[in-house]
Amino acid sequence: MKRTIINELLHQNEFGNKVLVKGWVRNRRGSKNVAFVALNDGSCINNIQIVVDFANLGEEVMEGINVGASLSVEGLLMESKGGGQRMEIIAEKITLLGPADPNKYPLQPKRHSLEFLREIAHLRFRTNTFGAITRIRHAMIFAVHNYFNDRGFYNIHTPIITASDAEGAGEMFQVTTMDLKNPILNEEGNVDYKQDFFGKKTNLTVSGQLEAELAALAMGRVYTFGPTFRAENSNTTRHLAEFWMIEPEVAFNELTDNMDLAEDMLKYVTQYALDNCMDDLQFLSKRLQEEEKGKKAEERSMELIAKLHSIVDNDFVRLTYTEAIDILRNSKPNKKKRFNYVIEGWGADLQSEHERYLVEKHFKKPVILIDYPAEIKAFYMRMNDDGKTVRAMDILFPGIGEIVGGSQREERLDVLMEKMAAMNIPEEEMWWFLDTRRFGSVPHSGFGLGFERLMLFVTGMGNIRDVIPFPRAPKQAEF
RNA sequence: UCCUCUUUAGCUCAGCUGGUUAGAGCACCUGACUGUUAAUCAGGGUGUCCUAGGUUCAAGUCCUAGAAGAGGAGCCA
Repeated sequence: MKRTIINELLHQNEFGNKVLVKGWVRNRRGSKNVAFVALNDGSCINNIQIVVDFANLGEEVMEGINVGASLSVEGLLMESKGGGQRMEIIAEKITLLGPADPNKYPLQPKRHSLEFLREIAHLRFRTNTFGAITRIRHAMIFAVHNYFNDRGFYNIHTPIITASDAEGAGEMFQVTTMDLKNPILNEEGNVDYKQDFFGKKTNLTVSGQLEAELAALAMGRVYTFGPTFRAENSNTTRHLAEFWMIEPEVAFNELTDNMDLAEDMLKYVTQYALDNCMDDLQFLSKRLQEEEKGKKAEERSMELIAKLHSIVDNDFVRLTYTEAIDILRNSKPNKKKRFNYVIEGWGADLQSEHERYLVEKHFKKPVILIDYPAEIKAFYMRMNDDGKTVRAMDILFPGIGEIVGGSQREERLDVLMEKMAAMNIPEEEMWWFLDTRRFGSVPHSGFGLGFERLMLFVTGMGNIRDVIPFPRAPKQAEF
């Protein structure tokens, strides 16, 4: 007999047929004559209820059917006599596939702390919360590819191992095959990378942008969606050492086009979650409300599904860095010196308390900030005509902070080279990048979207380590 | 990396100004129950009180150092 996936079963309207399901026991209850087993196979948040009537099957079939055990169940699919579910399977044959010793199995049918579940990341897929997150994560990956594919973008696999040391996006993980105890040294006594695997010093990528630019300046519209590595000693709820980043890069796009693309894309993928993950979103929404019960009303977050709708239905606020500074300078917390970093004037880098004020207090919706001072942004961003700001673009989301960082790129060779010289970026290592500005250079733009930060927003989770199956962070690489 | 907090049963947590035998709920085991919904009811305690020092007649409780975890900051996506 062919196995039926539980999600398909739960959408059926025909009863009385014999079915076969397989899955893991989430819970069991019993009384003298009958026992109930909640079975889940990962296909959806809901369980199928298995009814074990001791008149049909001996009481001993329940032996070993504990939380966590895996079962194969044959029986009749019937409308449920109980109130909690539409249907159930009256078991005719139950096979215990793999027992789970209840004295050792760490999961119980009750709420566990997310910290505890992080310590058992190999088993946390078996919880409702991580099941929901895992299904939503898949849907979001799919939505991203769908979005770009439908709009004629090409997916580019940019290298994971890179030799360019000039990206300036953060500390890097070195890649080497050398013996760390006994590295090969050159005449000066330094490590001789000419003898290393690639013949030069290499690292894990911190961004696929530079390579994506090369592709965009021939293919038109491209995007990358790959793993990205930052060796920063960051211990926050929104940083990972290994994360997935989406980086579209589009030839002939100027900054406004870039903003339009990012906003449209974020709305599309959010709508995709609403259209395809409603059961899981509803579960996460309830979970979040439950968790925030103890908080004061004004500290609670907006209901998850309403929050997602508000993103889709409202335009993002667009304003320049200069306008933002004016708002902040005249804001109550600034005047009353409540900010840890009081805004004195133009040129200061915005701290997360300022970003949060703009997004969560002042505008109460996503904000796209553009035209930052050149000094606080990367070398490749296009200089504005004022000579002091660049066409940078950060998108700030409520509760998350910076979810997108992007810019129109500097396409003018002379301006770019001047900038690189000023920022001490070695020209000879970047010859291939500069070639694109030497031959058929055009205006172009792109951005980086942190996939896990998007996941934080869509799932309403509070810690980035809970929206990726196996988080990599300082002192965390167990699984 | 910096600041703050936390670490007690398998899990979630209580344990007062230091006081002798360390507690609760859930899980688990046994039994009861006519179909349960995190079932319910009765009984059963399963412990390196994070680690190493120290103060004290006496330390889960106080002090010092360390480890791990969390929250915030910085860095950023």
